[in-house]
Amino acid sequence: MPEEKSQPRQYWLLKTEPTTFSFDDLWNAPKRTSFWDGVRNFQARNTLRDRMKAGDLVFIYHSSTDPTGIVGVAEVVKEGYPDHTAFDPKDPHYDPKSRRESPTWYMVDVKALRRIDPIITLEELRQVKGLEKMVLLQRGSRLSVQPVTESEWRVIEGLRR
DNA sequence: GCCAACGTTGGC
DNA sequence: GCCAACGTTGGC
Repeated sequence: MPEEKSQPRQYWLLKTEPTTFSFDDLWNAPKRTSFWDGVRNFQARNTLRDRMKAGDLVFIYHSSTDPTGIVGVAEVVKEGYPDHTAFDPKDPHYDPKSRRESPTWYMVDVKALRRIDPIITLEELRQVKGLEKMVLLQRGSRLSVQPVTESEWRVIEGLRR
């Protein structure tokens, strides 16, 4: 068997509205693992499908709540595969243009690793040196699946040590 | 609830 | 291929 090529661990941030699916929901899921469905943006789709790899680490971010912020850390445990909720007419994320034989939308599985307590609010993040270029903090940024650089990851983790 | 910013759609 | 109209996101 050819040996698997290991690449450096990458870092990401996933946004979710906690009224829809919260970090606690992930924490309470079987094996603390769930698929991350419902992403309907092409740039985010490309990241889910092509770039996120098993073992990558993920910040979970709660949006549209008070306060918004990073609430936990998770790990990618299954790489991109078709988002079946797009095939289901009863699902709120149903997309008739996505066919089983050529899916438009993809998802990954993530596993909750630990809570961040207290949460790191958006307001706090805006004040931290070294995060000025973070995608989350850019004006008008609304990507729900976004990259985090290694240095940004270290800076943010350092806030709760 | 408001609305700025952004992504997508579709007429031309 | 342009771009106006529309729908959505998400902080405030």
